[in-house]
Amino acid sequence: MKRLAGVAAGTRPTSEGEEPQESQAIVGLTTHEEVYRRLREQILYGGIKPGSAVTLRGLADELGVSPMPVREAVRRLIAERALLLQDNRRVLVPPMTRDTFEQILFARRALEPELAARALSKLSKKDIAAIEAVDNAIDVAMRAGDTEGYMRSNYQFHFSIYRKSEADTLVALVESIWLQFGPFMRMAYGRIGTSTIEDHHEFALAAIRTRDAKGLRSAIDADIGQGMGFIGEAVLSRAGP
Amino acid sequence: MKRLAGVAAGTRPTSEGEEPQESQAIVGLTTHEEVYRRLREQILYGGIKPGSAVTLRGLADELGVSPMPVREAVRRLIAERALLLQDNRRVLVPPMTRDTFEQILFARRALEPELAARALSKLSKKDIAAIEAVDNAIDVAMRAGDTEGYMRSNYQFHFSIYRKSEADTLVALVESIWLQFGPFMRMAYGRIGTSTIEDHHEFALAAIRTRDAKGLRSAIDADIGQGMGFIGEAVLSRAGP
DNA sequence: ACAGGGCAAATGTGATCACAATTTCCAGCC
DNA sequence: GGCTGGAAATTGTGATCACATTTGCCCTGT
Repeated sequence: MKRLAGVAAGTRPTSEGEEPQESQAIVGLTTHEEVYRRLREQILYGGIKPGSAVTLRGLADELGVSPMPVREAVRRLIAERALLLQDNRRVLVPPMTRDTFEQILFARRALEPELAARALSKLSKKDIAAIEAVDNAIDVAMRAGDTEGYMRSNYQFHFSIYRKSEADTLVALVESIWLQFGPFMRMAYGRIGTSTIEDHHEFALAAIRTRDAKGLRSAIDADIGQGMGFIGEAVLSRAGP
Repeated sequence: MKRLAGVAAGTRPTSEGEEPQESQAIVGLTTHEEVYRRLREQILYGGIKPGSAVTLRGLADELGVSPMPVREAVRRLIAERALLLQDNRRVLVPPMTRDTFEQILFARRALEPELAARALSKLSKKDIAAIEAVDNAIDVAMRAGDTEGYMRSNYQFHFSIYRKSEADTLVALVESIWLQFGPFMRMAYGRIGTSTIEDHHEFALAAIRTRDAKGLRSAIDADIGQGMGFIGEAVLSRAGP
């Protein structure tokens, strides 16, 4: 088995003679790892709407694999709170509540500025150039109204900094948090559009260039506060649960 | 199948006629959930040493279930970073490094005092009495040198407060963190003994009784700093990785 | 026309089998 | 005696089957 090359390719029964292709799937990777990464991106960039259910067999058919690796990938995402297993044993993307949103905001402010500050001394000139390139990609996507492109680049901007901190335990916590508000963020941008987003990343970049830890901390904090305030207002403002 | 009642009962082939017992296993719970909880406790209270490997079939035989629910439970614990899947596909309890330890300490101080403060207004008289009872159990276990009993009660002390905050997203983050230093904590106490532990919980209880949020925050922070400093020194001081 | 009952499809869970990669162990050689 | 080679056992991974529960839908009855 192990198709998984194309995106979806429709829903066909199961077996056909097409194993040796595997186009450009990363070799040496287990199937459930590939499924995990694909699902993770779907969630992180808002490919699946909050509240919508996913089924093991449905995903398996869609990706052209057996239900088994999907089970493992889904189980993993449930543990990371990117998916929710409710009592009826149905798996869905957890809907956002005002309480959860507020907790996510708190956790982000408690952890992400610290990660940025820890990364500061380890960012090389080349790293900084790469981050600047990502920031440009953000601008392009924002102006083009490309919501998914914006979210991808925004994620890359933050985590290409955070990862340099070499604090993988803390980074893992933050990644779990991002997974939890990804679908929600997408909803907000889908509702309002990306054109009104203010780009706070310039302040962060300026602080990085001058190796100003305190400035970087407040830039990241401001970015979180402003961005989260924006999407929180956009979606939770009226009749939010 | 689904034995899992007794603790281990040795390693026998597989099939025998003993299904309808199930002594006092919680009904209505899936097998992998039971396996998960059992493994989780093993890790949280230091039943498994850091660096030691676990195998799916080994655990399955030990618990009297098929490898399948064990796979799901282990996959879940890997996602929570309570277990580590290394490149050789071997699963083990992650060994502690000085860097990881420091990150855990930071995350605890960033999140746990906040959780305690949030819980403060929601703690009823009955809740407080229960917490005091747990604190007494801590004293008893400490004096008796009962390491596992101490760890169980200590966990219960902290989380019976945190859970009252009703901030389940943050509590989940903290639970994941505790899972990561459980085995390590056990090693430290096994090496030093529990008799030298200073009980900082009295300050926390006093702050709770007087509804002093600021005082509770610093009591929790002091408890974390002192306890973690203690076990960090005990194990990482010399030749730590 | 609408509510309730019951049948069929779908779904998560667990067990078992097959397989490739890894580890373990022991014989054989320098 | 210590090291190397390969065979055997062990282990994680994936596929397939079986089953109980749940969901969805159609049909019937008033």
